[in-house]
Amino acid sequence: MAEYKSTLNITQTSFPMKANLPQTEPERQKLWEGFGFYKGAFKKPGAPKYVLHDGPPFANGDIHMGTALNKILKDIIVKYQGLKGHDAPYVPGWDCHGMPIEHKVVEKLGSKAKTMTKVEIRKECKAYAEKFLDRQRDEFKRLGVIGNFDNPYMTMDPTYELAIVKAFQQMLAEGYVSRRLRPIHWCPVCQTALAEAEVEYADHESLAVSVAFPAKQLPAGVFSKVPLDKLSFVIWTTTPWTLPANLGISVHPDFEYVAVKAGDNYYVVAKTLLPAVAQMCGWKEGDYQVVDEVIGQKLDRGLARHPFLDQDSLLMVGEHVTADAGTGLVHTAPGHGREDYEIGLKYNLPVYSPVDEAGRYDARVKEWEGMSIWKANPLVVEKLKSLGKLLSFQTIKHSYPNCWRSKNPIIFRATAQWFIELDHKDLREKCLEEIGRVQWVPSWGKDRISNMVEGRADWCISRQRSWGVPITAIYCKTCGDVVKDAKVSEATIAMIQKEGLDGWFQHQAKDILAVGTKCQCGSSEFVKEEDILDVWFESGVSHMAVLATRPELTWPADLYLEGGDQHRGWFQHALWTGVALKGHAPFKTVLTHGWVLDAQGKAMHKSAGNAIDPMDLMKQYGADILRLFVSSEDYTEDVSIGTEMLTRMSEAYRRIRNTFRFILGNLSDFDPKTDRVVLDDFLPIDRWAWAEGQKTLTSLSEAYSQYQYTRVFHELDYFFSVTLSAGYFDILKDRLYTFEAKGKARRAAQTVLYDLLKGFVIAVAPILSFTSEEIWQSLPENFKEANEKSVFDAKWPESSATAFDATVAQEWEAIFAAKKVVLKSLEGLRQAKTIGSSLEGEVALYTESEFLKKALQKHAENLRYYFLVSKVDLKEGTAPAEAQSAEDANLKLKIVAQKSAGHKCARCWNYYDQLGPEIEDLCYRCGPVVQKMPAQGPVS
RNA sequence: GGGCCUAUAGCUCAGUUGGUUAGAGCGCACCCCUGAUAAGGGUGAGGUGACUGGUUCGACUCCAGUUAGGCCCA
Repeated sequence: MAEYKSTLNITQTSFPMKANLPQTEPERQKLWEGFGFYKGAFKKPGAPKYVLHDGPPFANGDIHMGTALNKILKDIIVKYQGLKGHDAPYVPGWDCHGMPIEHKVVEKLGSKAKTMTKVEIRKECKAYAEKFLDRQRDEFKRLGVIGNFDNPYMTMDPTYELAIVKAFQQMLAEGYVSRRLRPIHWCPVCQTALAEAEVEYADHESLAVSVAFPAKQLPAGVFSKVPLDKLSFVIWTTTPWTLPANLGISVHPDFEYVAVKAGDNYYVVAKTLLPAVAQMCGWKEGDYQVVDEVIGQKLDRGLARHPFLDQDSLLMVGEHVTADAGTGLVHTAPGHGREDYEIGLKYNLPVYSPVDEAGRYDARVKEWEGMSIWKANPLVVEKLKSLGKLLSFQTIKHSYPNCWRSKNPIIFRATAQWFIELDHKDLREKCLEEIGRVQWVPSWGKDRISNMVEGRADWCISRQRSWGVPITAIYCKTCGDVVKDAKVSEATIAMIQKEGLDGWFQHQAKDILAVGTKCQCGSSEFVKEEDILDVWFESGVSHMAVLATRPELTWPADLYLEGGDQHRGWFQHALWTGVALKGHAPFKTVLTHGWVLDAQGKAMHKSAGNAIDPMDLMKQYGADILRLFVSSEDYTEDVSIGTEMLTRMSEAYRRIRNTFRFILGNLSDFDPKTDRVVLDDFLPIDRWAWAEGQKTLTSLSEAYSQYQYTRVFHELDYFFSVTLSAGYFDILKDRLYTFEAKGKARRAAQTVLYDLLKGFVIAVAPILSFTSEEIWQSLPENFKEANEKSVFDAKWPESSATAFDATVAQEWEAIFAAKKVVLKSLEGLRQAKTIGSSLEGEVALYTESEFLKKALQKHAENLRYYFLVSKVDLKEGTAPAEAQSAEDANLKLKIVAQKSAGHKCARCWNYYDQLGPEIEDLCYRCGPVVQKMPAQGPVS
């Protein structure tokens, strides 16, 4: 048998089968760098805008899986919108100020920090932030993210800082800003405020006391069986020193409270805690009895007397009261506890905190004025005892907050803080209205943020730190009144524009105020605030600093896209400030994604050892595998990632890559300018495949624009492996390899391949960015337009949905359903070792379905090639008993398969009843093709 | 403890307004090919729909509770 392999048009391509992504992806990055994509050249001036506004990650440490997920999702959207013809500029941002950086820097500086000025510390912090910003920038690029990385926005950038100051000044002028007391963590040793992250917990011995507060006045009908003058409310506390600041007693609305007679007196405690309280107070079984009870709600606004001061204590109802310890009645000092403060706000209690910065009682506590609260603790207990108000007393060991630096126990102490008044000018109402206008994806985000906006107590914007933007406000030293004057505001802005934020720290109030400025109270002494702004204010106003400032962007943004935690964070603070400053939400759509969890669905923690570093994945798999993974997961929920998933992704990736490679290999001799064939010259199967491609592209567009990437992934996966690889291409190989190279039939197939290639290399680009660019770069010049140097310069394939009518589609469906039955019948022969290749078999078809029969007859002469067998007989009459039936009874198809009795063509390997006549061992199709060739020469 | 969310084959996802034997791809097992070859093709086995109860003629789908997990608070 002669060797005919050299006469075939076998695939030829230099496009490597093995991707080697970890090594090759950085080369694509360099290419993009060269194209100016990181300079903001990745946009289409003049085209309709699509603005995704980047939520700034904190410039601290390396990126983690969550950041990677977030940035890849954003990148997919931006690239899709860009390819679709939008001008979609992407400006990445970084959150640079804030506690974590300052904390790290101060820790590193050690004792030196105490001798440094704010300006000096700020310089160190800036260097630290810059270092990590650079690292993260490289990491994002490595993930394949394209954006204006050469000119990102940074909250520590002077122009950004100025925008923050302007936003603050506007809110100050419009009355949103106030200054009032609030309890915060305070270290009496360092005499400084502490942030949450600076608080450590350690075991501490405290005096725990039960205290009787005599009842003064009760709501009607409450404890009517008890003589009021003998009734007391019992509270339990581990901080007796806060009792002088007591202003109220909190109860839970749903708890049952009982009045208990013990000895001569009556005491109120929660019903479920009575046994514990009795034991604590030494009430013996039988010595006390319940005489009355009431639900907590009823106690609201009753009055008790302070145990040793001449003042009242208000009964309040709050959900924060627990029943796991104490008496179910909670001593409430709004100046000395977070929850006490919150409930105090609701009941309009003053934020009373008679303790100075060193932790000593001030003049308002006459008895112990100037005494340290730690020393006063036992004295308070003594006092209670002497007045008969002490019901129990013990020392307990419990976890207590300590200062990270001095390691001493800290306290809650009220100090003057700055606030955004959330109900000023109906801000809250307006925000809720705006929430209704925004599109939330997924839709439940709306409920989530609505609940949060409704329930938010207050927004404290002041922090007693150095690394941030100062609260540029001035207040009267005497009465505390805040200066709200347009001229002062202008002067402040002008100064910061000129000198930067350091100017604020270096100047005095008098440098900013006009000479002779006086407060309403008559004082002419003013204080310049040095507290800095909550970083949520900084990032929250990014819409002002970035969207409203950069000419290439728009206000509002089309999309904000962050993790679900940002309903509480960025989204909410952007909303408050957007509505306050501009009257509207700064976003049209808000999309949230879930958390990245480990393979078992558990949260990742460095300490738990289950954290995956995205940069490790870059080294092991490459960015496109991770990007494909992101597309495959339903990001609206939490996503699990593990080795198995990544292996799966590598496999799916290989299939897609190889399918592209197959196409490239079969187009090596195709010039679209001259070889293209019109639709009318397509073979029926080409029309089918082409239409399937169009259908899939349409569907992909739809899925992309609805942010449904799992759908994109599954459709791609299905189309590449089933429709193309196992379907069309398997059938096509015969024609591509054996037909006349330049003949119309082969060119028709190549035309379809070409359209598929051009369509799908772009359709895949938002996800498999590196690979599609690699493919694009490997395309011959005549495959692309002169200005299409990158795949991202190309235009999204406009798919036509009218490629097929429904009847034709149904015919093909029937034919492929029939093919499934054919394959099954052949499998029997194969298992019996009768045949190997399906071409060795032939089939006889029996059908009672008119529709199927018609469809089969229509394609009668090609069926053998569709089915990859050597003969298809369409038989009339009843099928023999041994026939293979279709599983789908509706198909009404039976098939008998047998080994072909024909002769194998040495070139195309199909079986024919007879070979020749042109060449003895070749079939009637191959003979003429080979005859036309130059002797022995390979096909050009 | 509260707000919001999730639970369908080993993995990733589909399942229309509750309606017959719950689907797909991948993986896996077995087989074929050796002209996409560190590729390609075929067949097959995999599901108590987290659990419990309720509504209904009928529930993966609606309701309640439980369990497990996630985010944000407390």
